[in-house]
Amino acid sequence: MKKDDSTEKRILDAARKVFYEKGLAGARMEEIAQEAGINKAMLHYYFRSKQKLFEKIFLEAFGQIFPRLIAIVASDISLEEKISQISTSYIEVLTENPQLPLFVMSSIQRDAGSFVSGMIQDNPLQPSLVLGKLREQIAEEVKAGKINPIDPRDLIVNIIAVSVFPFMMKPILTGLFGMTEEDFQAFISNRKLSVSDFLIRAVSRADSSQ
Amino acid sequence: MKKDDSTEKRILDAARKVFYEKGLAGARMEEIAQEAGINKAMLHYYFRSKQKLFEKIFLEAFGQIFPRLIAIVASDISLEEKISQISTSYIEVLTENPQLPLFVMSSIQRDAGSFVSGMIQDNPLQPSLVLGKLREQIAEEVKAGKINPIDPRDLIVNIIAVSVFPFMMKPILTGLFGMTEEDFQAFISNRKLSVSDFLIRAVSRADSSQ
DNA sequence: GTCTATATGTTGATAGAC
DNA sequence: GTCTATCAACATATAGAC
Repeated sequence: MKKDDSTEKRILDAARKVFYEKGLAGARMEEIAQEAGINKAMLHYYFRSKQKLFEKIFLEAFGQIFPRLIAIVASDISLEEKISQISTSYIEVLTENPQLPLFVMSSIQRDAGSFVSGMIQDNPLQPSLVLGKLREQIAEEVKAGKINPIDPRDLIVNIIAVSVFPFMMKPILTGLFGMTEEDFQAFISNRKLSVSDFLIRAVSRADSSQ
Repeated sequence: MKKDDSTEKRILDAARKVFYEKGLAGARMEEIAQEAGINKAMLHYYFRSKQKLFEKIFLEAFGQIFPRLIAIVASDISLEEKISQISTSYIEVLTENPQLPLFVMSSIQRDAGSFVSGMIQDNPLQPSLVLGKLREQIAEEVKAGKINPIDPRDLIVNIIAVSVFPFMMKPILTGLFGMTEEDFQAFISNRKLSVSDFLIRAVSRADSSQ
């Protein structure tokens, strides 16, 4: 209930929780109000409509995971460092917020597809340019005999996949492997290290002498 | 509209399409009926309730991706072959049905969490046993100097992640990288080969002489 | 700013004719 | 089996008192 916080913050916290769990269509304004410890009418007083409130939560969520990726890929560090930073960065954020990726992706497909193109266009670092730079960096390291050739899109997708997917699978993992919450935390904690190694081995040349 | 098919099949096809796209809460019986080219009342005549219709679609979807994995992991082939078979198998199924993973995972979290444990318990091949066997197989190949040590759960999660995740990202990928539908198909088609290589390099020992 | 009461629209589900 | 018409429940949103 968080009685200390302002009403607006309480609403946003409650909306985040309910929307993350049930999505736009599944969420009920009544439940959000209850979760925030206030009345249903207050939601409309502060945010006008369910749609507006949802957009606030979605944009916040999307902005939390997308610029992070672009910034690291565009940065001036080695490929190995990029791989390591992206994976550990995502795993750390999602450890605090496991529902984030499933919420963002289902929202994009179902309710917020149009917002994505807008946010990307507004981004100062254009993805296509960043991708071109990454392609060059890969070409250099291939030439130096350090790594195997790989499509930059494949590289990025694979890094994100192994970093993010376990969180999306959390309900299945806990059911399938009979994990408790502590088991899952330990599983993830271990992956912070192992995922980077896994990825770097996958891109590195097997017969490299480095 | 598929006028040739039976009404029941038309309903199931329509329900699959709408539920995959919008989930249980977002789907409308009216829209399913329209998509099937029939009346809303017919849905209830054939399936009693929205919930029952949804369960039919969900169980069908879940059964399509889960036994596939267990069967391959439990089979009597080399680790390298398992990796290759799992990834290519998933990529092929999802090429025909890209929305499947997002639908299944969001449904599990939001509407069908209880069904999963039931389906797993009914499965003749118990996941925990299969996992134990895989652990042994990994230990053997580590001992033979072929691969690096890895938690069997990590291995499975990583294989599924790089195989399945690109399909869940499809809306982002097409927006982010400006892919057309044909671009995406080509991207996926290329991954059928590259993903296996990527995974096998990741698990194989770098200084192996094989 | 916060509440209660209510208007308005939508939706899943059923009744009943054919 | 298939349709039209309708019910009952619910959810978003607003009006208006405090």
